[in-house]
Amino acid sequence: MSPRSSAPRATFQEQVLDKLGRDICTGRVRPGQLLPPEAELCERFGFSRIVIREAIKSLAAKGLLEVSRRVGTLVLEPTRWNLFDPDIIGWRAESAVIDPTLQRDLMEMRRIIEPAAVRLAALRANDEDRRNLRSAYMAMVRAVAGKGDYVKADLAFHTTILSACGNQFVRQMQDAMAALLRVSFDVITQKPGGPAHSLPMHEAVCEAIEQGDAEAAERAALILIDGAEEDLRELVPVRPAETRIAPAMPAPRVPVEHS
Amino acid sequence: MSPRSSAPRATFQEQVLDKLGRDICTGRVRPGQLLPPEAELCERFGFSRIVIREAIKSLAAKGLLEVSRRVGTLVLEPTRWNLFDPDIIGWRAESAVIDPTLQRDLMEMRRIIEPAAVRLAALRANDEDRRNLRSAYMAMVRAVAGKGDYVKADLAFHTTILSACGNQFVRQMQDAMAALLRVSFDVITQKPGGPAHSLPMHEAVCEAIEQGDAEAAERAALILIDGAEEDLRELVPVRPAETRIAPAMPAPRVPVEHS
DNA sequence: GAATCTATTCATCATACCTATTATAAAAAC
DNA sequence: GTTTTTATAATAGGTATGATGAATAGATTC
Repeated sequence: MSPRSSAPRATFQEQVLDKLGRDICTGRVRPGQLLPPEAELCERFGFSRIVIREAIKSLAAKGLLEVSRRVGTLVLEPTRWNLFDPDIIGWRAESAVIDPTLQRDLMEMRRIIEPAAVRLAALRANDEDRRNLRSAYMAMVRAVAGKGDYVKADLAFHTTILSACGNQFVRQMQDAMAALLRVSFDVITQKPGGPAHSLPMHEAVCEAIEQGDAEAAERAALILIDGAEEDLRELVPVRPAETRIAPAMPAPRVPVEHS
Repeated sequence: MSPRSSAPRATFQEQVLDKLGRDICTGRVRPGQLLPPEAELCERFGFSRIVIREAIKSLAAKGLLEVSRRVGTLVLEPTRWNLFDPDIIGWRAESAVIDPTLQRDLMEMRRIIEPAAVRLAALRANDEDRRNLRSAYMAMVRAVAGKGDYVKADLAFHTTILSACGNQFVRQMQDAMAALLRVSFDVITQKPGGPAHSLPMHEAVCEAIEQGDAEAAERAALILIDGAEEDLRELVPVRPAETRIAPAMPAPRVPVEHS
């Protein structure tokens, strides 16, 4: 069942954390700006100082903020953010469809990581991994034909590969990617015949891993990505992307309105 | 004596953060264990609740801990850690020389990321990037011949490539790697003739980027890595690595001694 | 086995006071 | 007169305490 069905009220800290994190990651408050002083934030949010402080501590730990005495709380540039932090990824996911630079960086990363992950999986998968992978694939087939959740099956497929690849860093990078790409996945899934179209390539990956053929696995993964990107291009018109991340500039104190 | 002996005293929170973070990342307290309750930590560290709480908040934000009411503060498995967090990397760096799994995962990641980064740099570098790269290379040459800090020059070389590659994720991954690999770098640097040996390959990378030849750049980067790993193998005997990260098990409450 | 109670532990609040940092002004040096 | 140095004050975060609220694992009861 859904993680928060009966709305187990989030703590105040979590509310503030989420609001501020989202504001920063979506660009509503920009790098180089100072957040209002604690006292003012307390007033605006209507919570005590502890709540504000601990929320800010969390954001600072994720690299979004830097607090210094007498100066205040500075919003850092995206370069300093922990881009692989699950929360940050969640906050950015919304704007991921819009931000062309993020889009491009994501796709590039995918082409780097995913084939490598599949390659490692082919080298390392044990018997259990192979069985799991095959059954995940069969679930995808069923989803396409009769009934069943395709997205869920697809997710299981990739999760299995990740656990088989056995590299902690690869795993984390791909986790992050998957979360950011989920929006795109949803788009593709809704394309009529989209899932059916990518099925044979999934099988190619599956077989290559089963046979421990690293090269073939890597090739298959690349083809899979090609297909996905093509599908995406058909559905979402792509705007030209800037080459660099926009730099941050001034540092005036700036309001943080909250609902 | 004076309270400020030119050592900019870290805040209490930072001290606690560092102690606990290090304890977790080096395995002195293990995943699945519970930290002592706030009250007890206050007593042990000799600080007030606020200090302990905010330090724990930071650690939780980095994925090291999960705190829940009535149950306490749980140390999470490495899978949940933000492996690319600069602090976590710093804490792990010590054990990086010892932990064979971490060693292996690092090397694998390097082979995946670094050639890709160099490749992107070759495609995207602008004139300024190329000039910077060349001068960084020349600094390395000077360091090998006459005098100069080789490590510093080498760092500048790689930093330039990173800023030229223009991908936020690649940048962050490689930042993390570099920090973890620094220990190894230091080892290699001390090998007589080590730096001189790797110089021609650095030049190959430099030239390929200057000419915008992505394929050549990627090849050169791979050769560079081969060389580095070989140097490393000569100096540090490698123990066989386990294939998987050791799983976490029980959950008793466990002491955290502090100095 | 389900409902209830209870002790534990974190979450929050309010109110202080301490301390590092910066800006400003005053004093000293040139 | 201009520059450098030094004192001072104002700001905003850092820390300490004590009290209360809220969630829940686990024992108790029915």
